[in-house]
Amino acid sequence: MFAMVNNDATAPRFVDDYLLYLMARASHVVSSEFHSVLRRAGVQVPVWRVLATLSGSPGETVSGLADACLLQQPTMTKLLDRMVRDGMVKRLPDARDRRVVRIQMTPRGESLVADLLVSAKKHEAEVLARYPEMDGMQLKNLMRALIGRHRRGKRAMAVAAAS
Amino acid sequence: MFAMVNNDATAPRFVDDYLLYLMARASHVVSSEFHSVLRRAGVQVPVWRVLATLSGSPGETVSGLADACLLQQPTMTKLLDRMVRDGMVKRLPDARDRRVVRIQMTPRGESLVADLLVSAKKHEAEVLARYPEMDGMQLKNLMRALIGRHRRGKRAMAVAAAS
DNA sequence: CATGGTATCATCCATTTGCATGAGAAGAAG
DNA sequence: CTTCTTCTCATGCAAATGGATGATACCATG
Repeated sequence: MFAMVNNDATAPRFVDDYLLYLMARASHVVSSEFHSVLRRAGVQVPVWRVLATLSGSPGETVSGLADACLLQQPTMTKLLDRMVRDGMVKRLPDARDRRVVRIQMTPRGESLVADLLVSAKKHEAEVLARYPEMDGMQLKNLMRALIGRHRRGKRAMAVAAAS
Repeated sequence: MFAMVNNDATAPRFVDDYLLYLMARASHVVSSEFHSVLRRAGVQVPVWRVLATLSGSPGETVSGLADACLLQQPTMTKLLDRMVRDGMVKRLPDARDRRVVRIQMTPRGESLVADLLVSAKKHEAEVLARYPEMDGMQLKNLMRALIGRHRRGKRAMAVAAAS
């Protein structure tokens, strides 16, 4: 009789009608299902993300991986340190630009990601099967639209700060 | 001529067609716009989440906040330590159950969140305005459906849990 | 009113993360 | 060639995070 203040449909909490929260929660909820699969396999989420990214585009750069995995560049450098240590990937120099480091999976990384990709696809199919009324491709295209049409610039962001 | 292997539309990377990745990226991209607003205001993302949650349902418990903010309970305890230290919230004992700790905003927390809520609503409107072809409420309902119809995992869920 | 099971929050330790910065390399302009 | 700017990755340190565990408190049974 205390915790259920403002908990009925007529006066929902702000967050329950806030797009950013709903997106974060939806992503969290759906992802955590697969994350428990990863956990059982002894693979950390960021490691999975790196391997999954590399499996589609080998020879990524450190910054490229950081961007793809939604991490900062220094975080990715340190994550790659661990993955190199664990024999998942290796660093290779770029032929044309000596600043650049290219990341390649080792056979160990390849075989690990091969198994995980199977699990991931299976899980994705299960998730989509829960929503027979909505088209999976349509849902993905919606997400792609949200991703694509965002305001440019990682840093400079003057969200209605002016005036 | 090296990085653009498998980069055409016919053979997209796995992750570019993987629902969980698209959702995580969409959430990340949209949220990071507002996160830079928070950054300029000197407010950490988890702090904002706690305040936003409390603004709609005061007297939340520690575990309740952890669940709402997508964090572990020990992480929330420590976050609340900092917020108490900074004068944003205070801990109150529950009258009926001495195990429970209720969290309440201080006036300082209230006034901070009031400003942020204005910014958040403005930003949300801007985001939705970028997608004139899609209905905001429909988009939110879609997210709510994804949240509600997930496989039971961690704990019970309040959002759209009934039926 | 004991007892065992469960729930809530706090604490501990190792690991991970972010932010600022540093080092080296590339590119542009004079 | 020199200088200045920009870019890519690595390093260092403080802070945040997660997972296991500990301390209380509630609760159902006998």
